[in-house]
Amino acid sequence: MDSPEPSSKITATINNTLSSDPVPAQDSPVFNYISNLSPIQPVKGAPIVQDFSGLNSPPLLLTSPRINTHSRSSLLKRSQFPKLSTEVFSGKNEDYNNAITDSDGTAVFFSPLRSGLSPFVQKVSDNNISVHEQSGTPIRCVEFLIDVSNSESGNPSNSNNTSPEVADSIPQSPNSAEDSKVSVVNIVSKDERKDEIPEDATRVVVEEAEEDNKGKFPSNQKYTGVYSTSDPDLPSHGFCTKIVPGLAAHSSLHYHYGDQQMAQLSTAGHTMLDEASNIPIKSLETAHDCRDDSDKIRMSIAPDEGIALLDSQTKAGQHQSGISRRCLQFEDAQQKMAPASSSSQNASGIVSCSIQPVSPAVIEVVEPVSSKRSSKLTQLVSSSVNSESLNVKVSKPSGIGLHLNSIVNGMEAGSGVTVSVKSTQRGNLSIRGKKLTSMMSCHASKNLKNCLISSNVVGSNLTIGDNDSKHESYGSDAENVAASLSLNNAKPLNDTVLLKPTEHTPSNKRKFNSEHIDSNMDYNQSSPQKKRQVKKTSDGNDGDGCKRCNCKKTKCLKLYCDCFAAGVYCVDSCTCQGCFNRPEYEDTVLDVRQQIQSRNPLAFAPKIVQHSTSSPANILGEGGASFTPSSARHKRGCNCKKSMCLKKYCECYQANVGCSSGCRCEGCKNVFGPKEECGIDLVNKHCITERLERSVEEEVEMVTATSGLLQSGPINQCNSTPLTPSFRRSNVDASKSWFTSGRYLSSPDSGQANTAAYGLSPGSPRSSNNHDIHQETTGDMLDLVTFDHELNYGNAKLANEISPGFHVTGNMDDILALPKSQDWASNSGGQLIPQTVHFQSTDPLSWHNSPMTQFDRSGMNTVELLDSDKKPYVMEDDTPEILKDSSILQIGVKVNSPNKKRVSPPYRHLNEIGSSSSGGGLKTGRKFILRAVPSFPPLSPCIQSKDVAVHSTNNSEKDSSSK
DNA sequence: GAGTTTGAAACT
DNA sequence: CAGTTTCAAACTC
Repeated sequence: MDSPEPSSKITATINNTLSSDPVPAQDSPVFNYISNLSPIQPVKGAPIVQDFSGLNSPPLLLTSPRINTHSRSSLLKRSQFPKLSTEVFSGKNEDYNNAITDSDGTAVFFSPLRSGLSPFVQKVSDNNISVHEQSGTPIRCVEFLIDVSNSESGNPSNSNNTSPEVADSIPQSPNSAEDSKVSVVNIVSKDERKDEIPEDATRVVVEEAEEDNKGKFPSNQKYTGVYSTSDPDLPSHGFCTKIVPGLAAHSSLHYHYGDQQMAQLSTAGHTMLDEASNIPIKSLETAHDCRDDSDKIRMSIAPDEGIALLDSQTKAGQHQSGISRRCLQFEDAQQKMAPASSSSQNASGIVSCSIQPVSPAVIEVVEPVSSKRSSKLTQLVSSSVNSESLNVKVSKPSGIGLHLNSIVNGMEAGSGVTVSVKSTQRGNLSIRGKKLTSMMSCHASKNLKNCLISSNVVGSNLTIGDNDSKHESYGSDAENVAASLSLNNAKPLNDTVLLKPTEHTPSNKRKFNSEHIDSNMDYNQSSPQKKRQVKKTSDGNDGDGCKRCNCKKTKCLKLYCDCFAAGVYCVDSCTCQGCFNRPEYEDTVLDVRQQIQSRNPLAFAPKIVQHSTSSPANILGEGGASFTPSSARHKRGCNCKKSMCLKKYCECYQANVGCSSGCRCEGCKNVFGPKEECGIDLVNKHCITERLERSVEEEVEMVTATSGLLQSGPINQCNSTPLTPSFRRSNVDASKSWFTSGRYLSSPDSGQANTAAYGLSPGSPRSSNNHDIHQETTGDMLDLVTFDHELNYGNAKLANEISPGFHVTGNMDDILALPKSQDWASNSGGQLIPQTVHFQSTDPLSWHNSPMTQFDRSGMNTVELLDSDKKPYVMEDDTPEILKDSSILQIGVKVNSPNKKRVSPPYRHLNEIGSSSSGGGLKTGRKFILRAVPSFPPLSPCIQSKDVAVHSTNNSEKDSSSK
């Protein structure tokens, strides 16, 4: 419908509807109409809502018809939002409310942006998981899904409480301005009117609207960023409406497409409620007109499961978990996304990627709700991961959880994308997604496997976002963080009370810490006793995969704190004392974070970067844990002197990645890949010493195998060379396993690089055939994926697997569309473009090629790869990320220098090899990246991932070129 | 669970 | 940028 109606009117109407019992809503003609249209029965929907609050699927349906009223929704959004949100997150409601209230009236605690984001995130988390997988465009979908889920879950339970509130809120949000996205939201709101569900939906919508209102993002852009890219293109209205009738539920899968996806998701949620969810996918598809290629990809992912299920599940468990740890990065990604989205479709695609990262954030948000969630999430994640979905996400997410900052952060994959992948798993997917997201959100870095990926994912997400909207994203870093924080705040996880040092401005680190912390110490302090209660499971991770910190003096506002360093809020399970790393102190956290970033833009960037070459093979480990970092490398490298890189003191080892030339370790015996001196030399020289490497690799393999990390792929590959992750991946066997498994185990290593390649072409991994396609078509996709992968190694894998297979074929076309994205990228910001370009050409190629080479192994390629990997990694990872702009070489040098090896040669070598694509592509890519990075720290993670991707691409390109 | 070791982060 | 200190995790007992 139209925006024509004043928001107030709409809100009023909504309120009325909402205020009235949900039932009435059903009674409403609209509802009837919808019910008629959709197979889903409204009543069922409610019951179905397993999630938290009863979802009012029916409402959703109803809403769908209303979809048109985008503007309305927007208006409603804010006012409703708060209330709704609160309701939605039953546990978190209070927090949420706060946040909301803030946003509405004024962001007391949270910055508007944040608040906006947070809500958004929440939404995502709820629904969403699936969305992430989809990545870019998926984002929208995610949100919608979330909304739906929320509505679903929330409606039943919440509806009761909230319905009235909602009504109130709705009216409040008079802001009309909205984009198509808004329309989507509106749809949700409509649903609300009809049913309780609307609440959730409304919340989401409201949140979005709020965000929009806040104006950071142009309404459209924002949405695009958040939800899906193409708001403009796809006016949510048409989209949504279609979906509604169609019974999005089923189709959730399909909906990855930007806005459409959103709608679908929402619908899915409804369907969930309805249970029946017999709705044919077609309906969804029809609904989607959407367009973005990226969307298609998503769709591939989505298709599998009924999103609805996911939503419900995820909502319940995931919300909590997710909330707790919101990822700053994620937020960033979101922000970035939004801007990006605004850009062209391509951008949207990219955006989607960025969005995905967001999802992770969402997850975090969810987590806060209760420690349970974390445990649940972790379990879920583990399970899901094991199965694959997780892996996929990881891969994606990265970054998919933001790439690198996990960035793969990422994320999208990490977040959204991954989720969607899980969804593919069906049924449980939603949950998984949440978990994944949560995982990602949680200390990605630490949990190399999961977390790292996630972190990477985040980064990736960010990167994506960066790509899309470099500028925006940059700016957003802090914002993102803030947003993430806000989200968290919104859902005050644990701390309910908080002193909120209102102004602890972190400006003065210690001061801040001491002051605020001191005061707060008591407050927050989780009893020290807890410390090891929760104790990180094996790795210090809680079940979630998120680590729990035990900070005593730093108030969790320094990088000493794993949580803080990971861009996540501390959770109840943390045994930290005087913790300020809580949503309540969002401002402080952000400030501190900014400060730290000002000093070191890469401070929050994912520490581990995947090698471009990294092959998915490494990823293997269905167990989830396994992803081999073979391709991955620690950006900075370690400085171990006594541990020989054989203990967790070593960050490289801890991350399950091999040491690189960038490492300054002494007596490195890193099982995952010693910093071989040879490695570097080899690269440069093509070292003869391959023997050493091999031996090392063998050792590594042995170790890995014994250790259980095993990455089937890796081992084989390992033989080729310890360092080269690519090998692992490359190993056909590995690749096979990888593909066959469907999940990628995606070794983290390969995952990253691979992910990129793989990620994009989820299918690629499996079907070599697709490679070409991927290359060509999916340039953008790839980029996105790659990012995601980086972010979410594991996730990415999953996503890839899921989506890839699915996506690839169907989506390929879409992917093809990606080229646009390239343009877009170019337009938007150098980063994206270069990356995309590289990816496109390289990734696919690299995959195939690299693997081949791996097999060949002996081949120069292998050596090169190794070299490239190492150096590239280093280079990329390190400086590169952002800083290194143009001069990749520099990075390489830097890296090399530390390690001893001749960095420069390797670089060249790489470049040459890459041909160097690298020459042109890589360099360019990096240059772009660098630019972006410099501009904003947040991006760095993304950049890293990108860099990685680029490297891989370069290599691949080289290969291709050579071919 | 306490104490030690370790290496990163922070500071100078 | 290097050196030192601080910190929290990892590890050992």
